Amino acid sequence: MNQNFQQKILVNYPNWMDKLRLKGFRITRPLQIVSEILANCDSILNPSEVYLQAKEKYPRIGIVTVYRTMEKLEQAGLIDRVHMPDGCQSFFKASSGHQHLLVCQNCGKAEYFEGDNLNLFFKNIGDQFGYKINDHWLQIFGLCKNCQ
Amino acid sequence: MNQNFQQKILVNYPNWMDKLRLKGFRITRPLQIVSEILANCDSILNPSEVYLQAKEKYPRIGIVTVYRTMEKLEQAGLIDRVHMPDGCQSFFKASSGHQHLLVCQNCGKAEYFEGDNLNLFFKNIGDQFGYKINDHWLQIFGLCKNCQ
DNA sequence: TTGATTGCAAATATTTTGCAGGCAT
DNA sequence: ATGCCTGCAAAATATTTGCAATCAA
Repeated sequence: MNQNFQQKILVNYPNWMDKLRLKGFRITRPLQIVSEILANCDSILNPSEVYLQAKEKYPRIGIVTVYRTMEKLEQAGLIDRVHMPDGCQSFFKASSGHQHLLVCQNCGKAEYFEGDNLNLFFKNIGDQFGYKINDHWLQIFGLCKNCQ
Repeated sequence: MNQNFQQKILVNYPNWMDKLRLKGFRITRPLQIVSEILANCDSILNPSEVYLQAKEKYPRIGIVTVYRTMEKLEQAGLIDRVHMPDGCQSFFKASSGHQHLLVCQNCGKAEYFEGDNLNLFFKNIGDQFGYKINDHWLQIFGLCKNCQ
């Protein structure tokens, strides 16, 4: 909730609406609310958490709409499901490119990091076992500065 | 279901019973059945799949027991939860050491691979973002030889 | 105006809990 | 004999679907 936070709203959010429009989705109030929350949060969020936050801005929203909206955001490539040791109900805004994530086990704060040079390594592992590689996940868990 | 398969029963299974005994669990028939299935399968399995296989050998088993038994196996470090893009209900026998997994998206066949040299890389990422790293996941998805 | 989207209620699916009886130790 | 483990039923969670009303385009 700092300067960066405000900035991200201005930069990312209109972009999200464009992509959603392009996908043929209608820009409704619930969709805007849910998008805002996810576009501007630097931690992973599950549907109930999004629902609770959304209710504050738009009390008549239902959790079903949150589920359906998050599905659309995922389809549009705007958010990704994040897998944690104890579950995988949470989502985080997608990065353009890699999906290498560093997540705080306590508060859920997340950051993307670079790991381009790993692609060759993955291909090699695939060859070694006779697999045709389609995708990979690299995720690191720990405690962020605030939670240590 | 080849030569290796039979061999793994002989090598791993007694070891599993020892570890379970050591943890203070009682060696019951349902626990043996569920252990056998998981110890000897080279694909990831979810509780319902284990349940179906278990029922063939021991019809009176209930799915609740499968859940509870798999929880024990996880506690004993004998199986690990495996996360896939579409869910994380499946488990796979644990490796001694790393948890770097290569999984077939079609049939669930899985293999562990080496990636020791990555630990330093992970530590560096942690330092860079101010996180204290506790754990990591590296998983590769693709199609195995049979499923290509 | 048109049909995609919403919110409610209900249905599914998945996992957990309570409890009396059974079985490993 | 003790008390952990089992299987059933029921409860708790999480997610999806049906449908009439609403609202973006």
